[in-house]
Order: sequence, then structure tokens, then C-alpha cells
Amino acid sequence: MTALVVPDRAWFTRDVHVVAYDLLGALLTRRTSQGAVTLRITEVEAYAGPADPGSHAFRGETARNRTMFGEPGRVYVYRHLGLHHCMNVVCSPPGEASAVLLRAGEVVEGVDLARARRAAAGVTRADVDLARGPARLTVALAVDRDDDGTDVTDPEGALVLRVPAEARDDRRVATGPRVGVSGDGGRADLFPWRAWLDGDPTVSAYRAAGPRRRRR
DNA sequence: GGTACGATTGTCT
DNA sequence: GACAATCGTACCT
Repeated sequence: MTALVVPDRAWFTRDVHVVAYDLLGALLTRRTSQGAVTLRITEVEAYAGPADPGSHAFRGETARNRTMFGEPGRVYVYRHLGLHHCMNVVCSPPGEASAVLLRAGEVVEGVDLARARRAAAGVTRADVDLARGPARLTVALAVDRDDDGTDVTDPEGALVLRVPAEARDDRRVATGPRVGVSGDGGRADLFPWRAWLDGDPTVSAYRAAGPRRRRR
């Protein structure tokens, strides 16, 4: 059993692919007045800043994505389709805006609380689905836009990440194209930046980005 | 000031 | 497998 440590800012200030890879299997704990929910991260996607057509940072810094352009180790939370929230961790120095999207995880602590949050959202599901998908993940953790900018390197914070102290890699990691990203000009093969723990039941189902139909 | 559209999900067929 | 839900943001006029 390897000891767990809270990574520092330097840990996040590395190549976005390396951070994404190292986030797999890491534990993310969410503390609220209701209690704690801990997630074992099983699926992530890398977004490489303004040079990456699939990234929100592609069109430069705006009020929405300001957090991505800020300090590494903070979470960037955005609202999608007016319904869901998705959560990223910034992993580049200020100005570079690289981030890793947390797509799925396994609830390893606080299952009852996560289950209650899903029920409150009007859906009852198998436990394996509690954080299976980026928006479900934020529901399980009760993360929303208000949590944008939270520092996960603060051991006393509302969101804390923990990773193995020693690199002991017995994980089976698979990689593939990102899900639902159409901003890559149809060249998803150039951006095979999704990574997941191979065979893990909590990994979300892959859906290729469909051809975008123009609306009338 | 208007409009197109999305790093998704749940439900229905 | 298709599609609606639903609203903030970016981009255009």
C-alpha cells in the first residue's frame, strides 16, 4: 500500500499528457457540509491551450475560461448545454491554459451521498454509473460553476487531490480520440488525447463527435 | 441586440 | 439509434 500525497503546483505544471496520465487512479475528495465523497479517477482528456482547436482556450482568454489561463492546480468548471457541469484541472503556468478534463471515476467513499445527489437530480442508477461521464461526475461531487477556481493542491480545501507518493505503475492505461470534440477540424486522429483505465467499468461509453449539422 | 451552437445526458422509439 | 432539453457564450450585425 503506497502512501498518498497531495501534489503541489509543480506537479501540475508539466506536460498536459503526463498530468492526464498521472491523474488516472488518483483520488479526488470533495468535502461539503453534507460529508465527503472520494472519487478514484478512471478517465480523463487532455486539452492543450490556445493551440488546441478542441479547447475552450482556442479562441483566447474570456470571462468564462479565465481560470484556465490562471494558476495550475485549480479547477475550471463550466456549464454545458445549460444543463450540465464539466470539471477540469489546470496544468500549465498562467497564460498557457492547458487543462485536463475529468471524464469519469469510481466513487470509493461517500457512495450514499453521491447516490442521494443523483436521486435529487431525478435519476436512479447503478452505483457504477454514479460518476460515469463528465457531467455525472460533477453531480456526484456536487461541483458547479461556484467551484470554478478551487485549488486542489490545498489539503484543507473543498476539493483535494491525492496521488501515490511513489510511482508504481501497475495500471493498464488505454488511449483514444476525445469524445464529442468537433473543433479539431475532423482530425480527431491528431488529438488522441483521451486516456482511461483499461477495462474499468466506470469508464464512459465512447461517442464519436458526429458531423455538425448546420441549423436552419 | 440577435443568433448559432456546444468537452452531455436521459428518454423514447 | 435518434433527439430534445436548455442557457451561457462567442461572434456577428
